[in-house]
Amino acid sequence: MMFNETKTHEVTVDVVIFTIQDGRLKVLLVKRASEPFKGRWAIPGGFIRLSENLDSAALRILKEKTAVQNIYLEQLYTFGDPLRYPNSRVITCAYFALIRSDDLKLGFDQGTQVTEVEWHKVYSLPQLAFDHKEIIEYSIKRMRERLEISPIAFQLLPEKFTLTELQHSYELILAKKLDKRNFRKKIMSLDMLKELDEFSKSGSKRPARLYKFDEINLNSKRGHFFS
Amino acid sequence: MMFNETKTHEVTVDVVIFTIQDGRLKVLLVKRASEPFKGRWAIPGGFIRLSENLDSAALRILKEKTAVQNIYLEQLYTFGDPLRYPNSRVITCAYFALIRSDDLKLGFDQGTQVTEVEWHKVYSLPQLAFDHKEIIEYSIKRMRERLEISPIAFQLLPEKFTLTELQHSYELILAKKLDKRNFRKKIMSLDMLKELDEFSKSGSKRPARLYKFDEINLNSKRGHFFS
DNA sequence: GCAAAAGTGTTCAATGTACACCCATGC
DNA sequence: GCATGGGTGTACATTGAACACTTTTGC
Repeated sequence: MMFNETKTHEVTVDVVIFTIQDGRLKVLLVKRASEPFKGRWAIPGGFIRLSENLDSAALRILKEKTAVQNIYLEQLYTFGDPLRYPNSRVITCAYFALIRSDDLKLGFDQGTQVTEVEWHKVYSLPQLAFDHKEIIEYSIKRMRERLEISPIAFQLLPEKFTLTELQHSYELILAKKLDKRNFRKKIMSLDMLKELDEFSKSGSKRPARLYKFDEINLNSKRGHFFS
Repeated sequence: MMFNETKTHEVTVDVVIFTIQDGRLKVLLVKRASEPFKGRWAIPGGFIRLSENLDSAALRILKEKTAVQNIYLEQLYTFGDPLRYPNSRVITCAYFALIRSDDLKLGFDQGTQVTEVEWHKVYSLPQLAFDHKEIIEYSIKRMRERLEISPIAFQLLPEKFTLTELQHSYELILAKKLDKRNFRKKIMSLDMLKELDEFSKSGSKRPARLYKFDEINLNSKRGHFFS
């Protein structure tokens, strides 16, 4: 009977956490300490508590791993193939998160199935547990779609940043070069940045003006970015 | 302990099924035969079987209600607020489906909690059970986004249709009027339609040429529709 | 012949894209 | 003074938006 069949489903939330570190787009992976896939790298995740909604569960998992403050968090997709998890039925609701590189320090790991937590380059990943490769690929696709409509790349940068840094973060996500003048024209026309009277302390080169994200004007414009 | 806590989660799949009937955008609702929300209208849904993936579960629910052949089916979002379902924790993975108006006849209802199945006008719905109003609103939003990138409105029409019928289906989903000449220019530039040598048998007016969807050229173009 | 929907192009505005040189600084 | 990245504008192509009249048919 259909209803009883469901009693053994388990539901987890997995979070693909991106940041930029050393000029690379990176994703946070944990090394599994137990079977199945003991020793393999995996996306951080955990079971959903009865009293929390899905977003809260994702946020909790994120905070267990990263001690992060400012985040972009979005539900990605729910993966439920019966064979995705060996020997049991686990449905996972996947999220993706962007965190600022100045919130990078890893948090205390409270999981029981995990030994190590590490940032990995998105474009050269190790072998992953379960269907986590597919989940990461899907989240990259979604992140690119988002970037074309909304300026989420701010979430990867420190509070104050230069236009070149912003452009680099777009380029890392889209995996292609953008034209400097067109990029600046577009960004400026969106009226989302606040020009500061501060400059980057550079090495032997001209200092760059710093900007910060100006929330007031967000959502006031539309249009697609660099599609 | 976190792991045991999850044992009482239940997971369902709910499917928002759209069609066009009598020149209106409609959604399929079922009247609940048991508590909670006995007597209220709800989106069709059901528990996921252990052996099926989420897409299959959605398709099964769709077929129980509509006896449909050609469909567009897409995972929408997973809703998991602890309070969305009274007295138990039910997480639902919502889908939305578009079905052709010539596949309209309702199927045999195999559910146990349902008495009636009916098409309701999307833009004037009765009071709904659970968070189903929110789910339908979310699916309309998603359907509009899809329509701007991809020609899913075909899925609501019979195999052969006129350009005016196609335009009407766009207008119903977007809830706004479109310019006839611009619409035709755009649709034609996408090279997705096959011009037939047949014409609509009309009443007292000029017959309109029939077209059908030409799958060969799908995905070969990009660009946004009527944003 | 008239009512009713089918069908058809042009103009203008906005947006995206390609492209090259001077500037300010630290050494 | 030179190496390094910072900063700037114009011309062209593509796309979206506004807009009105003629054609074909059934009655």
